[in-house]
Amino acid sequence: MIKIDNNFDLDNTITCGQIFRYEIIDNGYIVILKDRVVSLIKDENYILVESNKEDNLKDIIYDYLDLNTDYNKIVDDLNKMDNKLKCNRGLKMIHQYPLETIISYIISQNNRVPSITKSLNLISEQYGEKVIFKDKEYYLFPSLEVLKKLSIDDFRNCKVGFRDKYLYKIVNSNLDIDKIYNMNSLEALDYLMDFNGIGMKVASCILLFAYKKYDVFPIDTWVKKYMKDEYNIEGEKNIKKFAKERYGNYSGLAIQYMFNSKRNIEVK
DNA sequence: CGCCAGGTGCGAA
DNA sequence: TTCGCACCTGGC
Repeated sequence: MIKIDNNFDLDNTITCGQIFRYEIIDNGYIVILKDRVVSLIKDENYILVESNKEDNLKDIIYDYLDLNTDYNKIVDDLNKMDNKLKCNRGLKMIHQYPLETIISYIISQNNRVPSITKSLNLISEQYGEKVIFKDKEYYLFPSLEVLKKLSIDDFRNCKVGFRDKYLYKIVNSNLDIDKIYNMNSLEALDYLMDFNGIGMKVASCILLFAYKKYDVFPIDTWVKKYMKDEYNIEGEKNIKKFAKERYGNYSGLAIQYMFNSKRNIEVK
């Protein structure tokens, strides 16, 4: 077990829509990383972190929760560029396992969150490694090698619907997950969008949530509403232009703060 | 029942 | 290049 500082917004970070597979427990969450299951429990001054696999846990959780990045500096910079922007300083961009992220967001197209989570759990339960943690069963997301053995029908049986063929194709393609780290954002967008089932929205989510490309961003209804209400800007092209010009390399983060503030206000 | 959801690929103009 | 439509599934 390790302790990490409780100086960020764990609740929003976990629940704001970046990840699909997490469990709410007393005072915290269970999250599933590439190779282990981790509990994050709020104490008075700390967050207690436990896992079925404790080796290197601190480095791994710091990377996962992006705790090494100085968000205060980024937010200060963003506020200088735009004093209207409402930033939640405690919101972290989770650094997710790329393969699960790619599969997750392909499934997410024209789909609902509970249904996406269900499909990801079905894939994991049937083909991923079982982990016992605190007397409960969890399933890691299967590796690319394992996924290559699935047929289109195997995917269909995980309730992914018409996306079955997209998943089958990309898993059996020459997809190079690590190569994407070395690409700039435009190259990476092009690379990802060459795969069937990945368009602009899905590619943007993958790059922001798995590859820490803070200058790309998905535009959804919440962001559109924020831009309309605050700046009277409409249309994806105009939003993109505005964000790029105003926020530069941090436009992805800026958009995420917009999404988060709008969504949190409206939901309450 | 019909409608639609954190989109995308496809064919038609 | 842009536009409209179909698409699995599940919940209302």
